[in-house]
Amino acid sequence: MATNTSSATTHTTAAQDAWTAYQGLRAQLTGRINRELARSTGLSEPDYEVLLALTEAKQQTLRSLELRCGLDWEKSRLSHQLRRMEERGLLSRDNCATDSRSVDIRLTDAGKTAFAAARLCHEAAVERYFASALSEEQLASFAAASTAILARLDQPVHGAH
Amino acid sequence: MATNTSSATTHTTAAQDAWTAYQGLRAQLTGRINRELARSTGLSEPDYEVLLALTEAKQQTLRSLELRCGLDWEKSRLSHQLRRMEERGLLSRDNCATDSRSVDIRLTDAGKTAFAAARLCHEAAVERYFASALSEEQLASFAAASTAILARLDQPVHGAH
DNA sequence: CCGTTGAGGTTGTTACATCAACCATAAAAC
DNA sequence: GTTTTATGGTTGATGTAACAACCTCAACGG
Repeated sequence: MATNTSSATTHTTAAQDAWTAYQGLRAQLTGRINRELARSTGLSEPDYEVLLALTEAKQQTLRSLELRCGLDWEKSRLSHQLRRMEERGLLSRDNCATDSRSVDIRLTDAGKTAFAAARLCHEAAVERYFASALSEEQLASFAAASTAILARLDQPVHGAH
Repeated sequence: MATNTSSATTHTTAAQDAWTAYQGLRAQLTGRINRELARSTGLSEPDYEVLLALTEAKQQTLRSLELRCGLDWEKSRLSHQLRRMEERGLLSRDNCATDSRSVDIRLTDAGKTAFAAARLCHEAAVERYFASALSEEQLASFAAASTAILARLDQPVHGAH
């Protein structure tokens, strides 16, 4: 729907259409997937990201800093999130042996169990709502476009000084 | 690439790359634009959306319900948002004459002024971080892909039954 | 009328994200 | 070896998003 017949202004219709479509996507897609995940498994998207990173780590354990860099989160955000997840028994926080400022984050058995179920649910939802809606060509160009935007974002400021 | 249909393991490449790229985009792009908007104008993205809708409305006035449908927000979210914006003087809430359950939302002069500045800032940011990173073809295919996903989302339950 | 049903909005609660201030420890300067 | 300085993490405050419960009023059906 929203086939946008409103080309009243002559400039940048393609850019505006793309932005509008993207805004719609952002508002709808992630919400849908996360709602399914939460309802089925009781895990939020941040929960899922943390558990995924820990699952793929050696011994299911990471320093807080490694987790932070991998997720690209602010440290206070991670700290709050880890506290909540520890309270729910999904992971444990122990003092690090080699650097007493640091903390080792370890997946608990409950965390492993919860994530195993969540992974199935999440991947099915991504397949259903995202991947299956696009052809192979669309997937490739979508990825290319996203990557191009991200590359530009990471670019240092091109301006003066 | 991705012409391989060997098994469940290989159909992941294109789809996973696209999903990963999209996740990165979602995490970075909107945050960047909104941070610029907030720093320059003191308006958040939800503020901006509300003001945009009101600006384009007749008499700069909308019923709460119209706003809600246009933005596709939950009613409690809109209610909280409107209360905060009213406290800041960006809009006013008055009882509706024809239906006393309803509320008329009207843009104030301060709201008009704030939005005029914000619009420039926002459009510049979208151009800089989004549109200028993509070619015309990329813009078109990006929009098409987003629209395809959205269409699938709005679909009732697909297929069987 | 009267009771029921449903729509439009508000409020409270919880979870999350961001910011600033802070604490403890490690690393560097001297 | 003591003083800085920087780093890793925590805490508290504030604003926001999602959900559920609720209140008011409109629309009907007797």
